[in-house]
Amino acid sequence: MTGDNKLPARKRDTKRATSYDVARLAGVSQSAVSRVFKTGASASIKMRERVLAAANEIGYRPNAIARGLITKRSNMVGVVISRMTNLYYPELLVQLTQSFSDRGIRVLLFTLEHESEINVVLEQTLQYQVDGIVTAAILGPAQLDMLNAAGIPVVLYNRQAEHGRAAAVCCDQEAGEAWLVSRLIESGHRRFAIISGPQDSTVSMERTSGALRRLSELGIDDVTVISGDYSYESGHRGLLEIHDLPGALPDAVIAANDAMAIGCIDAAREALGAKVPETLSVVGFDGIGAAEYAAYQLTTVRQPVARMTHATVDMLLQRIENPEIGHEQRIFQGTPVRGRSARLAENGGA
Amino acid sequence: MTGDNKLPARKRDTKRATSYDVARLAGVSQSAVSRVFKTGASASIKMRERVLAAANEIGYRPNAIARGLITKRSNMVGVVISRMTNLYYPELLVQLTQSFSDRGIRVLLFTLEHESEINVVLEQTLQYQVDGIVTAAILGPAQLDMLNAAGIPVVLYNRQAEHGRAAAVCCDQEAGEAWLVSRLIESGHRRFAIISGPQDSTVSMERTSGALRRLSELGIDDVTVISGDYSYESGHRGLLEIHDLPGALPDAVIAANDAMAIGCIDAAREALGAKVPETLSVVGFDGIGAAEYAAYQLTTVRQPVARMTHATVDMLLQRIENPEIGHEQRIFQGTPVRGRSARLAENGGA
DNA sequence: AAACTCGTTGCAAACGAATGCAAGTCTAAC
DNA sequence: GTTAGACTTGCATTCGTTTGCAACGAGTTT
Repeated sequence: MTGDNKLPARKRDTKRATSYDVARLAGVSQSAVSRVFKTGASASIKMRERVLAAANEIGYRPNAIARGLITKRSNMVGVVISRMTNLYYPELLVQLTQSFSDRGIRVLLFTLEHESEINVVLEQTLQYQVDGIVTAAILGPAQLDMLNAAGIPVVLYNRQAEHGRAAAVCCDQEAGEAWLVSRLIESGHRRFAIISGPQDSTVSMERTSGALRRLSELGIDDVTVISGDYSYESGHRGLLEIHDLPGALPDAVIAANDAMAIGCIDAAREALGAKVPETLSVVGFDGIGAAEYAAYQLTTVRQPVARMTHATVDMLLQRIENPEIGHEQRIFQGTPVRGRSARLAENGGA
Repeated sequence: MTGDNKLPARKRDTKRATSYDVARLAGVSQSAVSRVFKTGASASIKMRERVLAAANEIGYRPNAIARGLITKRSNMVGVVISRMTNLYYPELLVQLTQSFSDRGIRVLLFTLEHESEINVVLEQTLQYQVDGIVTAAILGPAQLDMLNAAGIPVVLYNRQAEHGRAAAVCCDQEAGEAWLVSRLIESGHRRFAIISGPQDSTVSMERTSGALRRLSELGIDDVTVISGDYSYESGHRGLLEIHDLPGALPDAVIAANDAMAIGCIDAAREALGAKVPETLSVVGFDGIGAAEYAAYQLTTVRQPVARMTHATVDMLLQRIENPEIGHEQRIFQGTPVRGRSARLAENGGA
């Protein structure tokens, strides 16, 4: 009944050298060693040399865990991404990590298989005393309250919190879709279909509603919307579904992300024998690597990942420094990519 | 001169609740609280209830950092990935994290922009007292010695250490290439070109030499080898380079990974107007998502990422438990994917 | 009723580093 | 030669846990 599944604490065979060991060897006090390893602390040249020599001799490395215990700063941040998101932005994670690393901060990574795991994951994050959290997963008000109560700064990536209850860095999904729709309309497209992302993705909702709004503004209200799940396959399947509907095939398909747009193009060419962009225009969103492949040359809106990650890091670090700071939202405009998967008029704007 | 660039230790505004706070509220000793939060420790039902109630009331969470200090187990592992690698295996990272997470282990992520950063990164990893390290970056003997001296178990992912000096999980690159070459030869291909990966990639070396060896065994020794860098663009460029060489275009191009193979196919179709696979066969390696896109349907060898990550996690955890364990190497066979980017005979083996 | 379990609980000493304070050293200025 | 001042250094405490040890109490056995 008391079966303990946790690993027992086990004495390391090779004992790690501590600051005391170094101190003894160098004939100085432990505090001296500590100061030598702390940038900007007062220590004489002679002292520094002796300590460093001793440290080097026995392979001493300051224990960041012990340091964190007393300084109350772990210099770690939690990064939470849902599995799905990650597949579309491997770039994001790498850049984020790099960027934090440059600022002397380590990244503790958490992935969500299902959005429901968020509570467990946040709990774990807090146990590890992270200084802050970046999340590209959905956070409800309950979770935000909990983090606020715990005094942990958070920055949402491409998620907005209701009523500005958290700092956030986003790409302007609606504006991006508006650009795409405007170009398509001015180039003569009239029959539209949309393949949305998963129901619970706020990004997908913003993209879809952004596209619908602009279409409506330009006089088009009768739009087929079917739903996908951000995957290549679902884009492929999506177009076939649209094809099976009564009525003519649309002029243009707006996919909620690039992966689906690519699936859509392949379906058009291989399964339906349609020509892209001659008979069907397809647009995506994100600007992933594959969007530039010669076979696709997707018309899309590229998220400025580099600028967004920098903003995220800056914002989080700022909030760690000064927790009182207000909840800022930074919204970035995507970069329009004309590509060749949509039949666009030469004079196309922006 | 003493400009301190490190952030000062700053008192958290909201003090975190400690086990003492809980103890006081519940009217028990601090050790009792500790025991309640430790699975398998002796504590009566009554005690447990009171403590949990108190803990819940003030939002207490055990401090994993403090725990790690005394147990000498941080329950964190370091995962080191070079930027490049990561772009081709976003899947790897996600699965690895998930897998560790299921075992109650957290992942501290490090990315390498340049291979030269490895020393700094390892140093940091050690400071954070990780229980073990998984690396998909190149580790020299010096680094391995250092880790051994520090008593930190390591598992190399798709890297082999000379003389079996470290545990490793690999995909059998040579066998994979041998399969590809055998199929190509038996299907009548005779003029081969290889686009290799970066010079310093051991994986690329193994793939290239594996292909060359098998070609040689089958009587073909005159093979053009040009080098790429694993990117789509370099595959594209690679084929154009091959095209510019004197002599006839090859029958078959063997790219050291899928991304380059895809670039190669696009170059063949768009730039050279060649037909794949009718006039040119192209094969890759890895089995990335894009390889399955209808436009490519790459003939390739898929790495069994799921099995490899599981093996990696198992092996590392085992070594953490028992550091004395010998250096095991687990080599996985890739899954042949016939695809349609190569002209293969119907009866093709395996 | 005494002796002997056994499961529960508290006490206090770790773990490895940071840091306020006071004592010490050295230089420079008077 | 004395003293103020700046700079170094050591002492001892602190961070929030875990855990060996001993004490305690409630049953059980004889």
